[in-house]
Amino acid sequence: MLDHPAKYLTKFSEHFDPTLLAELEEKSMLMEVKGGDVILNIGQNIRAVPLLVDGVIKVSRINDEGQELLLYYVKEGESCAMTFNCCMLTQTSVIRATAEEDSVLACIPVSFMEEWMQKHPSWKKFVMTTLLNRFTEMIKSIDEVAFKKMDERLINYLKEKSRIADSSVINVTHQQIGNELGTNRVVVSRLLKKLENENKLLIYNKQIKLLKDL
DNA sequence: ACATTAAGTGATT
DNA sequence: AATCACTTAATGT
Repeated sequence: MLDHPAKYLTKFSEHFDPTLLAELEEKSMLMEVKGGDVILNIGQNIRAVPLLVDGVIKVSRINDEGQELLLYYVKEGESCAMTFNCCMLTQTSVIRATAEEDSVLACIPVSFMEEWMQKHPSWKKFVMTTLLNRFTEMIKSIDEVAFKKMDERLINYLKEKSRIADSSVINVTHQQIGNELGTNRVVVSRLLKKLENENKLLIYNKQIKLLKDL
């Protein structure tokens, strides 16, 4: 936890009116996490709503065998839809949130949720918008898994990864990609090789560079 | 130099 | 698309 600097919720200023923004800054606690840290695990209870001030959080589902499936990323200026559910209905999480890179979260105690939903229209709107956006993304995920083949899913994965890393160079192993897409490494290696032959990307060790015409 | 981890490949289901 | 078995390449100690 850190002391409050002057103003760190600037990424959220378009969502909230000034009164609420000030209250948010006053009531929240800053939390820093390192890349790879698990912030929230399946089955865990949630005591605070996190607003992502800086960084990227990966949200994924894990099955009984511990296999992972990437659902979506949360970027700065956003929040996690799951926590809203959990907080308001006091449920436990059904997803895992992992820090994709070093990140900073502003944590708001759940006790303010009810009150703000009534008192601050901009808070309510933010919550509803977040839920809607996630719902939409979730449908997209389902489409991917149900209707698309691995090669398409891989391409989308690479693009998304590149977008959130804000770079055409992605640092991942084939194994990691396999884990996140719920497939095995050999399949990933072969598909990547195919894409490399089509001049869509370059493969390095633990690193992939996307080329323009992917 | 050796052990470990990452990536490439043919064959089989 | 998954699994196996094996090879080769890269990286760490």
